[in-house]
Amino acid sequence: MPTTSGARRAGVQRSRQALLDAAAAAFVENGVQAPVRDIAGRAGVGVGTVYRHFPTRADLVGAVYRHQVQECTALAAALRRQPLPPGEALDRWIAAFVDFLTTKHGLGEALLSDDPGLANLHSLVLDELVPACASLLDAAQRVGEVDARLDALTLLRAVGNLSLPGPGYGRAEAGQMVARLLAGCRTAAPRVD
Amino acid sequence: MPTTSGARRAGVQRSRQALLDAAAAAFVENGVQAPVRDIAGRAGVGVGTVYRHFPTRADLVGAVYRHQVQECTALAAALRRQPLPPGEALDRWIAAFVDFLTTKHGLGEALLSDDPGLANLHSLVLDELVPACASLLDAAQRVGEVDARLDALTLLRAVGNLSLPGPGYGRAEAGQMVARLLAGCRTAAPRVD
Amino acid sequence: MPTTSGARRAGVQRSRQALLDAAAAAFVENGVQAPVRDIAGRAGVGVGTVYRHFPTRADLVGAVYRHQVQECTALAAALRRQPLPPGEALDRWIAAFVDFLTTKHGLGEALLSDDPGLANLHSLVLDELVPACASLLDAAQRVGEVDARLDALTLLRAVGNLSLPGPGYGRAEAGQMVARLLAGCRTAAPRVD
Amino acid sequence: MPTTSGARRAGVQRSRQALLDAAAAAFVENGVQAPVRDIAGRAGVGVGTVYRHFPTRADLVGAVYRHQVQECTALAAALRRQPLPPGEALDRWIAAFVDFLTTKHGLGEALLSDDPGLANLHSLVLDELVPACASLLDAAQRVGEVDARLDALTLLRAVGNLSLPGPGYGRAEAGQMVARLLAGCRTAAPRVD
DNA sequence: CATGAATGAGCTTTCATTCAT
DNA sequence: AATGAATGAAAGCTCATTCAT
Repeated sequence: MPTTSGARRAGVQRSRQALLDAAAAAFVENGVQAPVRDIAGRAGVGVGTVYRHFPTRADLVGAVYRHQVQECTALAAALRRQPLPPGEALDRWIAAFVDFLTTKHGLGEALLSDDPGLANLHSLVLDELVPACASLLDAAQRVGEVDARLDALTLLRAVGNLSLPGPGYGRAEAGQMVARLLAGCRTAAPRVD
Repeated sequence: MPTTSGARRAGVQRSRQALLDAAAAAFVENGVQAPVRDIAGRAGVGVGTVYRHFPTRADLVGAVYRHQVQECTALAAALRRQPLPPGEALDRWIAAFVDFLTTKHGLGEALLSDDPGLANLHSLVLDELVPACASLLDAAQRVGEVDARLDALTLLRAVGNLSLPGPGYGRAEAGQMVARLLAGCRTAAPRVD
Repeated sequence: MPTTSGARRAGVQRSRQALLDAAAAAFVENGVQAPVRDIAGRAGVGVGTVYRHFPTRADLVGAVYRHQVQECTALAAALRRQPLPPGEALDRWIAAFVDFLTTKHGLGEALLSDDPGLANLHSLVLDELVPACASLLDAAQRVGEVDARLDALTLLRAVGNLSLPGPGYGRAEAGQMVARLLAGCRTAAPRVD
Repeated sequence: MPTTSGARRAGVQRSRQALLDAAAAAFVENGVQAPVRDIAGRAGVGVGTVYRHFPTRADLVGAVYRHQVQECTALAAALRRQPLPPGEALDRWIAAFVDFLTTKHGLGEALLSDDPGLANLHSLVLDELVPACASLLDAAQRVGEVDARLDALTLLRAVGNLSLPGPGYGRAEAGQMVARLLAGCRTAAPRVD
């Protein structure tokens, strides 16, 4: 019996990717609690296949958002390398983050959930996004553009929360509120005790 | 005429109150989707009793939060009657609202949920809280303390979102972020386009 | 403390009668399985009162139909006393019975049910209706108008069954089919082995 | 293409059949309202399996009786092809029908029920049994052996009703009464107005 | 006696998860 | 590896029945 053939491996990868796409779509529509059957169905595979690739729902959620989280991280690095005022760089990154959250809104919900099964997602954020945000935030704080008493985790969480959609409160409103929040974080802003 | 005795009525009220307390606790711990059995258990009654008092989950959720929502409304009225600068009155009211949300945090989640069964809760907010907030907001806008382009529903929603707790993000952080958001709503604040 | 007053007794009787009427109505509409609450509600009393008067559903069912069953018995006696050909008397009695069943159709269902809780109803039929029917049947058989191999219980049951209504099968059809059955019971009828 | 294996399919069929058998038995003992758990238990499967195969109770009831109803239809066709006097063919078919009903007596009850969930069963009867009966009935009426004023639906319903068993009224009695009913449907029978 | 609140068993239904094929 | 049938634990909801007032 030959070792796993390339064709086989390719098929496996295809299944995996189909699953990730299906899950991403399902999460957007029904939240991260979307029924496993639904995800399997969208991907055109059996439920067993879902469990083979992602033993727990958390694994699936993590995999779905890892790539996109990493894009955010990469964007932060890119912005740092550009000749921008640090405050401006932070603003742009936050704006991109909001865009991201309000577009794939499953993530916002997932980040919010205190489901212990999503711990790995939270770690992902802590390990990737918080440092990315912190690097931009620190720079802005060092040049005095942003209040030094602000920490990246709090800011990230606040922005994430503001990005949760609701009736009469969509992308536009979230963007505006986040902009106001950032305005309130400027050093020159009215006192916040 | 079959008269329901006072003692009977008292017992009924006690049950009802026990249920409301139990539900409030369950909502805080498990969200508004807490199993009816769980709520019944906490209240020391059978499931049937829950359904007798609150035929639908929405009735229960509504009852749990109605009183507290009305307190917020009343506070707004009280603040309007005080000789305060309008911006200050708004600040205080919002601070109280945040306190309220972060203390009984089930409500934040409930307000967020797009569960159609919670429509009455949303109406409650729209009918009570939005006008209450609007009255204070309008006053502050009229004297030029707050950006005229802000509407009560958006503000309320944003504050509600910012009040959702999470790991490493509690009352203190929510309060701080809300304060910054309000700072960003001042007329003198850095431009928000 | 005086013994039960006349007024009290009268009230009790009123409750009891209201219950019987309510139950009869409920049985017609929803069958003998009608919810106890429904019956209590129609009678304008509490469920406890139902249980006080009729500890089991069978007691209630029995009470509801006892009077009407006795009317049938009485009719048989009356017909026996009239100068009618025995076969004719039997026909008339059966026709009246069908009328009765198709009008208060809850009874048909009740008679059919093999619910052991309705045993007393079955006894009632056995004790009252079967003898009543038998007296008329015997007479007709003695004068040779009806096949001697027919027994009252079987005939009664058959007539009861034929009187069960259904879609496209009502009083008219039941009456016609019972008439044909009786025709098939005549001595002169085509052989039935 | 993911091919469901033959062995798999065979297992599924076995489950399905076990379920049909279990349901048939449960229906005979407890009527078509038999608890799903009971049926699942008899079949040695979990409740979920029942719902997988038969999403609604009506589906199950329909499946249980469909085969047997079709047997009746087939018998009618067979009898039509035989060189029998039309009245005789009708008699035989009716006798077989009675046998069928009194043997699998759950059906009788099911046919009687006005539960709207059983609409498909009623349609089945209307679509299959009524035409089958009508074909034999028409033939008998055309040659003048049976009263022309009889329609198939009424006859079928009457026979069905007569076949409902009860205490002291079983197969034998039902058969005898049906025979008398048919006798009463003969053209030569005593007048039925 | 009457009341109706409370109880809790029992039913339906949904899904996450396992596992034989 | 992939499949999807089977499982069974929840959970919602309904009612018959009891019992304190």
